[in-house]
Amino acid sequence: MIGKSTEKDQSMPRPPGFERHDVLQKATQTFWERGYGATSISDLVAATGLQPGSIYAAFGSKKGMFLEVLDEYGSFFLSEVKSTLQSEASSLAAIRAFLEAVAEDTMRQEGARGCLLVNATLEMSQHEPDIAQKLCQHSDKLRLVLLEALSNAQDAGEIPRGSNPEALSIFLVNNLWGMRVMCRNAPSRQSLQAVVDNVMKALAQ
Amino acid sequence: MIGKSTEKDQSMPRPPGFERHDVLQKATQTFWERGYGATSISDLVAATGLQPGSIYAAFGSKKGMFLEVLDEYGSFFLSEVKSTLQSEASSLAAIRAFLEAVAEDTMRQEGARGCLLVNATLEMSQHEPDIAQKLCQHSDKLRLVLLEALSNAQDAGEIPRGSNPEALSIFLVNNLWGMRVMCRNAPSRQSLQAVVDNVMKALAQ
DNA sequence: ACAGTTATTGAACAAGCGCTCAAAAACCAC
DNA sequence: GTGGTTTTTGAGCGCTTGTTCAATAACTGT
Repeated sequence: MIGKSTEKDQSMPRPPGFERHDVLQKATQTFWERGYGATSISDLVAATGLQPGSIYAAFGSKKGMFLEVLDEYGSFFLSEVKSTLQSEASSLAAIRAFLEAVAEDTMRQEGARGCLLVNATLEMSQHEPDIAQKLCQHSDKLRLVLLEALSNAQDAGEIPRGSNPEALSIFLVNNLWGMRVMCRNAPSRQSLQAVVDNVMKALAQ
Repeated sequence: MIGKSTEKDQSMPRPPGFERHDVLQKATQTFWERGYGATSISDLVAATGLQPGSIYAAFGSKKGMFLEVLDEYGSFFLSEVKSTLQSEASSLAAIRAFLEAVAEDTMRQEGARGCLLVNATLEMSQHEPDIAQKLCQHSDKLRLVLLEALSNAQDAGEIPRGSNPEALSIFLVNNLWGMRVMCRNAPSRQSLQAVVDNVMKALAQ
Protein backbone atom coordinates (compact mmCIF):
# COMPACT_ATOMS: atom_id res chain seq x y z
CA MET A 1 0.00 0.00 0.00
CA ILE A 2 3.05 2.23 0.12
CA GLY A 3 3.78 3.75 -3.22
CA LYS A 4 7.35 4.04 -4.39
CA SER A 5 6.95 7.46 -5.96
CA THR A 6 5.18 10.24 -4.15
CA GLU A 7 3.83 13.45 -5.60
CA LYS A 8 7.07 15.21 -4.82
CA ASP A 9 10.36 14.22 -6.36
CA GLN A 10 11.73 17.48 -7.57
CA SER A 11 15.30 16.72 -6.50
CA MET A 12 17.53 13.81 -5.67
CA PRO A 13 19.64 13.53 -2.51
CA ARG A 14 23.36 13.32 -2.32
CA PRO A 15 24.41 9.66 -2.49
CA PRO A 16 26.67 8.07 0.12
CA GLY A 17 30.35 8.46 -0.55
CA PHE A 18 31.40 4.92 0.39
CA GLU A 19 30.62 1.29 -0.35
CA ARG A 20 28.95 -0.29 2.64
CA HIS A 21 30.59 -3.60 1.87
CA ASP A 22 34.11 -2.13 1.81
CA VAL A 23 33.55 -0.34 5.09
CA LEU A 24 32.23 -3.51 6.72
CA GLN A 25 35.21 -5.47 5.49
CA LYS A 26 37.67 -3.00 6.99
CA ALA A 27 35.70 -2.95 10.22
CA THR A 28 35.75 -6.75 10.26
CA GLN A 29 39.54 -6.79 10.20
CA THR A 30 39.68 -4.39 13.14
CA PHE A 31 37.13 -6.24 15.28
CA TRP A 32 38.78 -9.54 14.40
CA GLU A 33 42.22 -8.39 15.48
CA ARG A 34 41.31 -6.48 18.63
CA GLY A 35 38.01 -7.97 19.76
CA TYR A 36 34.79 -6.03 20.19
CA GLY A 37 35.40 -4.34 23.52
CA ALA A 38 38.97 -3.36 22.73
CA THR A 39 37.98 -1.76 19.43
CA SER A 40 37.21 1.92 19.85
CA ILE A 41 35.32 4.22 17.52
CA SER A 42 38.66 5.91 16.91
CA ASP A 43 40.01 2.60 15.65
CA LEU A 44 37.05 2.22 13.33
CA VAL A 45 37.42 5.79 12.12
CA ALA A 46 41.07 5.08 11.31
CA ALA A 47 40.29 1.75 9.64
CA THR A 48 37.31 2.79 7.55
CA GLY A 49 38.20 6.40 6.76
CA LEU A 50 34.72 7.44 7.87
CA GLN A 51 34.09 10.03 10.56
CA PRO A 52 32.19 9.14 13.73
CA GLY A 53 29.04 10.86 12.50
CA SER A 54 29.03 8.90 9.25
CA ILE A 55 29.48 5.63 11.06
CA TYR A 56 26.55 6.39 13.33
CA ALA A 57 24.42 7.56 10.43
CA ALA A 58 25.09 4.33 8.58
CA PHE A 59 25.08 1.73 11.36
CA GLY A 60 23.33 3.31 14.34
CA SER A 61 25.88 2.25 16.93
CA LYS A 62 29.09 0.36 17.46
CA LYS A 63 27.05 -2.73 18.28
CA GLY A 64 24.87 -2.26 15.21
CA MET A 65 27.96 -2.19 13.07
CA PHE A 66 29.31 -5.29 14.77
CA LEU A 67 26.09 -7.19 14.12
CA GLU A 68 26.47 -6.48 10.42
CA VAL A 69 30.11 -7.46 10.59
CA LEU A 70 29.12 -10.80 12.11
CA ASP A 71 26.71 -11.48 9.26
CA GLU A 72 29.30 -10.52 6.70
CA TYR A 73 31.92 -12.75 8.30
CA GLY A 74 29.53 -15.61 8.98
CA SER A 75 28.23 -15.94 5.47
CA PHE A 76 31.68 -15.61 3.97
CA PHE A 77 33.02 -18.32 6.25
CA LEU A 78 30.09 -20.58 5.48
CA SER A 79 30.58 -20.20 1.75
CA GLU A 80 34.26 -21.02 2.14
CA VAL A 81 33.39 -24.19 4.04
CA LYS A 82 30.86 -25.19 1.43
CA SER A 83 33.33 -24.80 -1.40
CA THR A 84 35.98 -26.75 0.51
CA LEU A 85 33.49 -29.54 1.11
CA GLN A 86 32.64 -29.67 -2.58
CA SER A 87 36.27 -29.85 -3.64
CA GLU A 88 36.42 -33.62 -3.11
CA ALA A 89 34.44 -36.38 -4.71
CA SER A 90 34.26 -38.46 -1.54
CA SER A 91 32.31 -36.88 1.32
CA LEU A 92 34.62 -38.28 3.95
CA ALA A 93 37.66 -36.96 2.10
CA ALA A 94 35.87 -33.62 1.89
CA ILE A 95 35.46 -33.52 5.65
CA ARG A 96 39.13 -34.29 6.09
CA ALA A 97 39.95 -31.56 3.59
CA PHE A 98 37.86 -29.16 5.66
CA LEU A 99 39.70 -30.03 8.87
CA GLU A 100 43.07 -29.80 7.13
CA ALA A 101 42.09 -26.39 5.78
CA VAL A 102 41.30 -25.20 9.29
CA ALA A 103 44.61 -26.58 10.52
CA GLU A 104 46.39 -24.93 7.63
CA ASP A 105 44.72 -21.61 8.35
CA THR A 106 45.63 -21.91 12.03
CA MET A 107 49.30 -22.26 11.15
CA ARG A 108 49.37 -18.95 9.28
CA GLN A 109 50.33 -15.78 11.08
CA GLU A 110 46.83 -14.38 10.81
CA GLY A 111 45.49 -17.65 12.14
CA ALA A 112 46.23 -16.48 15.67
CA ARG A 113 43.20 -14.23 15.39
CA GLY A 114 41.10 -17.38 15.47
CA CYS A 115 37.50 -17.27 14.36
CA LEU A 116 35.60 -14.03 14.81
CA LEU A 117 32.43 -15.93 15.69
CA VAL A 118 34.15 -17.93 18.42
CA ASN A 119 35.89 -14.86 19.76
CA ALA A 120 32.63 -12.96 19.88
CA THR A 121 30.87 -15.89 21.52
CA LEU A 122 33.34 -15.98 24.36
CA GLU A 123 33.45 -12.23 24.76
CA MET A 124 29.80 -11.30 24.49
CA SER A 125 27.34 -14.19 24.38
CA GLN A 126 26.68 -14.19 28.07
CA HIS A 127 25.72 -10.53 28.33
CA GLU A 128 24.35 -9.67 24.88
CA PRO A 129 21.37 -11.85 23.97
CA ASP A 130 20.93 -10.54 20.43
CA ILE A 131 24.54 -11.23 19.60
CA ALA A 132 24.33 -14.63 21.25
CA GLN A 133 21.35 -15.47 19.07
CA LYS A 134 23.13 -14.45 15.91
CA LEU A 135 26.16 -16.51 16.83
CA CYS A 136 23.99 -19.57 17.50
CA GLN A 137 22.39 -19.18 14.10
CA HIS A 138 25.70 -19.02 12.26
CA SER A 139 27.09 -21.88 14.32
CA ASP A 140 24.11 -24.07 13.52
CA LYS A 141 24.24 -23.27 9.82
CA LEU A 142 27.80 -24.51 9.79
CA ARG A 143 26.83 -27.64 11.67
CA LEU A 144 24.06 -28.39 9.18
CA VAL A 145 26.46 -28.15 6.27
CA LEU A 146 28.76 -30.62 8.00
CA LEU A 147 25.78 -32.82 8.85
CA GLU A 148 24.87 -33.04 5.20
CA ALA A 149 28.40 -34.13 4.32
CA LEU A 150 28.29 -36.73 7.09
CA SER A 151 24.97 -38.10 5.88
CA ASN A 152 26.32 -38.34 2.35
CA ALA A 153 29.38 -40.13 3.66
CA GLN A 154 27.16 -42.57 5.49
CA ASP A 155 25.04 -43.18 2.40
CA ALA A 156 28.22 -43.84 0.45
CA GLY A 157 29.30 -46.35 3.06
CA GLU A 158 32.33 -44.31 4.09
CA ILE A 159 31.25 -44.19 7.70
CA PRO A 160 29.46 -47.02 9.52
CA ARG A 161 25.73 -47.49 9.19
CA GLY A 162 25.40 -47.51 12.97
CA SER A 163 26.88 -44.04 13.35
CA ASN A 164 24.74 -41.09 14.31
CA PRO A 165 25.46 -38.22 11.90
CA GLU A 166 23.74 -35.69 14.17
CA ALA A 167 26.03 -36.59 17.06
CA LEU A 168 29.04 -36.63 14.76
CA SER A 169 28.26 -33.15 13.45
CA ILE A 170 28.24 -31.81 17.00
CA PHE A 171 31.50 -33.60 17.70
CA LEU A 172 32.98 -32.11 14.54
CA VAL A 173 31.97 -28.57 15.46
CA ASN A 174 33.30 -29.11 18.96
CA ASN A 175 36.73 -29.90 17.56
CA LEU A 176 36.57 -26.93 15.24
CA TRP A 177 35.89 -24.66 18.22
CA GLY A 178 38.70 -26.37 20.09
CA MET A 179 41.15 -25.59 17.30
CA ARG A 180 39.96 -21.99 17.33
CA VAL A 181 41.01 -21.82 20.96
CA MET A 182 44.25 -23.72 20.41
CA CYS A 183 45.31 -21.40 17.63
CA ARG A 184 45.82 -18.60 20.14
CA ASN A 185 48.78 -20.47 21.61
CA ALA A 186 50.76 -20.86 18.39
CA PRO A 187 50.26 -24.64 18.22
CA SER A 188 52.66 -26.88 16.33
CA ARG A 189 51.61 -28.59 13.14
CA GLN A 190 51.88 -31.91 14.93
CA SER A 191 49.34 -30.82 17.51
CA LEU A 192 46.85 -29.79 14.86
CA GLN A 193 47.52 -32.99 12.94
CA ALA A 194 46.89 -34.97 16.11
CA VAL A 195 43.46 -33.39 16.35
CA VAL A 196 42.59 -33.92 12.69
CA ASP A 197 43.75 -37.53 12.69
CA ASN A 198 41.89 -38.46 15.83
CA VAL A 199 38.70 -36.77 14.69
CA MET A 200 38.84 -38.67 11.41
CA LYS A 201 39.52 -41.89 13.32
CA ALA A 202 36.39 -41.27 15.38
CA LEU A 203 34.31 -40.69 12.26
CA ALA A 204 35.44 -43.93 10.69
CA GLN A 205 34.58 -45.58 14.03
CA MET B 1 74.05 -12.85 52.77
CA ILE B 2 70.91 -10.91 53.61
CA GLY B 3 70.13 -11.13 57.28
CA LYS B 4 66.55 -11.40 58.42
CA SER B 5 66.91 -9.05 61.36
CA THR B 6 68.62 -5.71 61.01
CA GLU B 7 69.98 -3.53 63.73
CA LYS B 8 66.68 -1.68 63.91
CA ASP B 9 63.45 -3.36 64.88
CA GLN B 10 62.07 -1.07 67.44
CA SER B 11 58.50 -1.37 66.16
CA MET B 12 56.30 -3.59 64.06
CA PRO B 13 54.09 -2.36 61.21
CA ARG B 14 50.36 -2.53 61.01
CA PRO B 15 49.38 -5.88 59.46
CA PRO B 16 47.10 -6.05 56.41
CA GLY B 17 43.41 -6.08 57.18
CA PHE B 18 42.43 -8.74 54.65
CA GLU B 19 43.25 -12.26 53.56
CA ARG B 20 44.94 -12.18 50.16
CA HIS B 21 43.37 -15.49 49.27
CA ASP B 22 39.82 -14.29 50.02
CA VAL B 23 40.32 -11.15 47.99
CA LEU B 24 41.68 -13.13 45.06
CA GLN B 25 38.75 -15.49 45.20
CA LYS B 26 36.23 -12.66 45.06
CA ALA B 27 38.17 -11.03 42.23
CA THR B 28 38.18 -14.36 40.40
CA GLN B 29 34.40 -14.51 40.42
CA THR B 30 34.19 -10.99 38.98
CA PHE B 31 36.76 -11.55 36.23
CA TRP B 32 35.17 -14.90 35.43
CA GLU B 33 31.71 -13.44 35.01
CA ARG B 34 32.55 -10.26 33.15
CA GLY B 35 35.88 -10.96 31.46
CA TYR B 36 39.07 -8.99 32.02
CA GLY B 37 38.39 -5.93 29.88
CA ALA B 38 34.82 -5.51 31.03
CA THR B 39 35.79 -5.66 34.72
CA SER B 40 36.51 -2.22 36.11
CA ILE B 41 38.36 -1.27 39.24
CA SER B 42 35.00 -0.14 40.58
CA ASP B 43 33.72 -3.67 40.08
CA LEU B 44 36.70 -5.04 41.96
CA VAL B 45 36.25 -2.49 44.73
CA ALA B 46 32.63 -3.58 45.09
CA ALA B 47 33.49 -7.29 44.96
CA THR B 48 36.45 -7.30 47.33
CA GLY B 49 35.53 -4.54 49.73
CA LEU B 50 38.97 -3.01 49.27
CA GLN B 51 39.53 0.55 48.15
CA PRO B 52 41.42 1.32 44.94
CA GLY B 53 44.54 2.31 46.85
CA SER B 54 44.62 -0.96 48.78
CA ILE B 55 44.22 -2.97 45.61
CA TYR B 56 47.12 -1.16 43.99
CA ALA B 57 49.26 -1.47 47.10
CA ALA B 58 48.66 -5.21 47.18
CA PHE B 59 48.70 -6.14 43.50
CA GLY B 60 50.39 -3.32 41.64
CA SER B 61 47.84 -3.06 38.85
CA LYS B 62 44.66 -4.55 37.47
CA LYS B 63 46.75 -6.83 35.28
CA GLY B 64 48.95 -7.84 38.20
CA MET B 65 45.87 -8.86 40.12
CA PHE B 66 44.58 -10.80 37.13
CA LEU B 67 47.84 -12.71 36.81
CA GLU B 68 47.47 -13.86 40.40
CA VAL B 69 43.84 -14.71 39.76
CA LEU B 70 44.88 -16.91 36.85
CA ASP B 71 47.33 -18.82 39.03
CA GLU B 72 44.74 -19.25 41.74
CA TYR B 73 42.14 -20.48 39.27
CA GLY B 74 44.56 -22.63 37.32
CA SER B 75 45.90 -24.57 40.25
CA PHE B 76 42.46 -25.05 41.71
CA PHE B 77 41.14 -26.37 38.42
CA LEU B 78 44.11 -28.68 38.02
CA SER B 79 43.64 -30.12 41.49
CA GLU B 80 39.97 -30.71 40.74
CA VAL B 81 40.88 -32.58 37.57
CA LYS B 82 43.43 -34.67 39.41
CA SER B 83 40.98 -35.70 42.07
CA THR B 84 38.35 -36.56 39.45
CA LEU B 85 40.89 -38.70 37.62
CA GLN B 86 41.75 -40.55 40.80
CA SER B 87 38.13 -41.28 41.63
CA GLU B 88 38.05 -44.34 39.40
CA ALA B 89 40.08 -47.52 39.50
CA SER B 90 40.28 -47.81 35.72
CA SER B 91 42.21 -45.05 33.97
CA LEU B 92 39.90 -45.06 30.97
CA ALA B 93 36.85 -44.82 33.20
CA ALA B 94 38.59 -41.97 35.00
CA ILE B 95 38.97 -40.08 31.74
CA ARG B 96 35.32 -40.61 30.98
CA ALA B 97 34.46 -39.41 34.46
CA PHE B 98 36.50 -36.30 33.79
CA LEU B 99 34.65 -35.57 30.55
CA GLU B 100 31.30 -36.24 32.17
CA ALA B 101 32.21 -33.87 34.97
CA VAL B 102 32.96 -31.13 32.47
CA ALA B 103 29.67 -31.83 30.71
CA GLU B 104 27.88 -31.78 34.04
CA ASP B 105 29.47 -28.50 34.97
CA THR B 106 28.56 -27.03 31.61
CA MET B 107 24.88 -27.81 32.19
CA ARG B 108 24.78 -25.81 35.42
CA GLN B 109 23.75 -22.17 35.33
CA GLU B 110 27.22 -21.02 36.25
CA GLY B 111 28.62 -23.24 33.53
CA ALA B 112 27.85 -20.54 30.96
CA ARG B 113 30.82 -18.65 32.31
CA GLY B 114 32.99 -21.31 30.75
CA CYS B 115 36.60 -21.69 31.79
CA LEU B 116 38.43 -18.60 32.94
CA LEU B 117 41.63 -19.78 31.27
CA VAL B 118 39.94 -20.28 27.92
CA ASN B 119 38.13 -16.97 28.18
CA ALA B 120 41.35 -15.18 29.00
CA THR B 121 43.17 -16.95 26.18
CA LEU B 122 40.67 -15.73 23.62
CA GLU B 123 40.49 -12.25 25.05
CA MET B 124 44.12 -11.48 25.74
CA SER B 125 46.62 -14.04 24.47
CA GLN B 126 47.28 -12.26 21.22
CA HIS B 127 48.15 -8.89 22.75
CA GLU B 128 49.54 -9.75 26.19
CA PRO B 129 52.58 -12.04 25.94
CA ASP B 130 53.01 -12.54 29.69
CA ILE B 131 49.43 -13.63 30.09
CA ALA B 132 49.68 -15.84 27.01
CA GLN B 133 52.68 -17.56 28.53
CA LYS B 134 50.92 -18.21 31.81
CA LEU B 135 47.92 -19.64 30.02
CA CYS B 136 50.13 -21.97 27.98
CA GLN B 137 51.74 -23.20 31.16
CA HIS B 138 48.46 -24.02 32.84
CA SER B 139 47.09 -25.58 29.67
CA ASP B 140 50.11 -27.83 29.35
CA LYS B 141 49.98 -28.88 32.97
CA LEU B 142 46.44 -30.05 32.40
CA ARG B 143 47.46 -31.90 29.26
CA LEU B 144 50.25 -33.69 31.10
CA VAL B 145 47.86 -34.90 33.76
CA LEU B 146 45.61 -36.29 31.06
CA LEU B 147 48.61 -37.77 29.28
CA GLU B 148 49.54 -39.70 32.39
CA ALA B 149 46.04 -41.11 32.62
CA LEU B 150 46.19 -42.09 28.97
CA SER B 151 49.53 -43.82 29.40
CA ASN B 152 48.20 -45.73 32.37
CA ALA B 153 45.17 -46.75 30.35
CA GLN B 154 47.44 -47.99 27.60
CA ASP B 155 49.58 -49.96 30.04
CA ALA B 156 46.41 -51.50 31.42
CA GLY B 157 45.36 -52.50 27.93
CA GLU B 158 42.28 -50.25 28.00
CA ILE B 159 43.35 -48.42 24.87
CA PRO B 160 45.19 -50.01 21.94
CA ARG B 161 48.93 -50.50 22.04
CA GLY B 162 49.25 -48.73 18.71
CA SER B 163 47.70 -45.52 20.00
CA ASN B 164 49.78 -42.44 20.57
CA PRO B 165 49.01 -41.08 24.04
CA GLU B 166 50.68 -37.74 23.25
CA ALA B 167 48.40 -37.19 20.28
CA LEU B 168 45.40 -38.37 22.26
CA SER B 169 46.12 -35.93 25.07
CA ILE B 170 46.09 -33.06 22.58
CA PHE B 171 42.88 -34.37 21.11
CA LEU B 172 41.38 -34.57 24.59
CA VAL B 173 42.32 -31.02 25.47
CA ASN B 174 40.97 -29.84 22.13
CA ASN B 175 37.59 -31.27 22.96
CA LEU B 176 37.69 -29.74 26.42
CA TRP B 177 38.32 -26.33 24.88
CA GLY B 178 35.52 -26.99 22.42
CA MET B 179 33.08 -27.66 25.23
CA ARG B 180 34.21 -24.47 26.93
CA VAL B 181 33.13 -22.61 23.82
CA MET B 182 29.93 -24.58 23.38
CA CYS B 183 28.83 -23.90 26.93
CA ARG B 184 28.25 -20.25 26.04
CA ASN B 185 25.30 -21.26 23.87
CA ALA B 186 23.35 -23.16 26.50
CA PRO B 187 23.94 -26.55 24.86
CA SER B 188 21.59 -29.47 25.43
CA ARG B 189 22.69 -32.47 27.41
CA GLN B 190 22.47 -34.56 24.26
CA SER B 191 24.98 -32.32 22.52
CA LEU B 192 27.45 -32.63 25.35
CA GLN B 193 26.86 -36.36 25.51
CA ALA B 194 27.53 -36.60 21.78
CA VAL B 195 30.91 -35.02 22.36
CA VAL B 196 31.80 -37.21 25.31
CA ASP B 197 30.72 -40.41 23.60
CA ASN B 198 32.59 -39.70 20.40
CA VAL B 199 35.73 -38.70 22.23
CA MET B 200 35.64 -41.94 24.20
CA LYS B 201 35.03 -43.86 21.00
CA ALA B 202 38.13 -42.30 19.48
CA LEU B 203 40.22 -43.23 22.53
CA ALA B 204 39.15 -46.85 22.38
CA GLN B 205 39.99 -46.72 18.64
C1' DA C 1 51.14 6.48 76.28
C1' DC C 2 54.31 6.78 72.88
C1' DA C 3 57.06 6.36 68.69
C1' DG C 4 57.50 4.01 64.52
C1' DT C 5 55.81 1.67 60.82
C1' DT C 6 52.47 0.25 57.46
C1' DA C 7 47.58 -0.02 55.83
C1' DT C 8 43.61 2.37 54.44
C1' DT C 9 41.04 5.99 52.62
C1' DG C 10 38.66 8.34 48.81
C1' DA C 11 38.88 12.50 46.21
C1' DA C 12 41.00 13.69 42.14
C1' DC C 13 43.66 13.03 37.70
C1' DA C 14 44.43 12.75 32.76
C1' DA C 15 42.95 10.03 29.20
C1' DG C 16 39.81 7.70 26.65
C1' DC C 17 35.18 6.04 25.82
C1' DG C 18 30.62 5.85 22.81
C1' DC C 19 27.99 9.08 20.86
C1' DT C 20 25.65 13.68 19.13
C1' DC C 21 24.49 17.62 16.33
C1' DA C 22 24.60 22.11 14.10
C1' DA C 23 27.02 23.68 10.35
C1' DA C 24 29.07 22.95 5.90
C1' DA C 25 29.72 20.42 1.66
C1' DA C 26 28.16 17.50 -2.10
C1' DC C 27 25.11 15.80 -5.19
C1' DC C 28 20.94 15.61 -8.57
C1' DA C 29 16.86 17.26 -11.32
C1' DC C 30 15.44 21.06 -13.35
C1' DG D 1 22.71 28.32 -11.64
C1' DT D 2 19.15 27.18 -8.36
C1' DG D 3 16.52 24.61 -4.92
C1' DG D 4 15.99 20.61 -2.30
C1' DT D 5 17.78 16.84 -0.20
C1' DT D 6 21.30 13.96 2.09
C1' DT D 7 25.95 13.19 3.55
C1' DT D 8 29.98 14.59 5.85
C1' DT D 9 32.42 16.96 9.22
C1' DG D 10 34.74 17.24 13.75
C1' DA D 11 34.51 19.59 17.98
C1' DG D 12 32.64 18.45 22.04
C1' DC D 13 29.16 16.11 25.22
C1' DG D 14 28.83 13.47 29.74
C1' DC D 15 30.73 9.60 31.51
C1' DT D 16 33.96 5.98 32.82
C1' DT D 17 38.47 4.21 32.87
C1' DG D 18 42.99 2.75 35.44
C1' DT D 19 45.77 4.90 38.57
C1' DT D 20 47.82 8.04 42.20
C1' DC D 21 48.81 10.23 46.70
C1' DA D 22 48.59 13.13 50.71
C1' DA D 23 46.09 12.57 54.76
C1' DT D 24 44.45 9.57 58.21
C1' DA D 25 43.83 5.37 60.89
C1' DA D 26 45.52 1.12 62.90
C1' DC D 27 48.58 -1.76 64.84
C1' DT D 28 53.05 -3.33 67.62
C1' DG D 29 57.10 -3.29 70.77
C1' DT D 30 58.76 -0.73 74.37
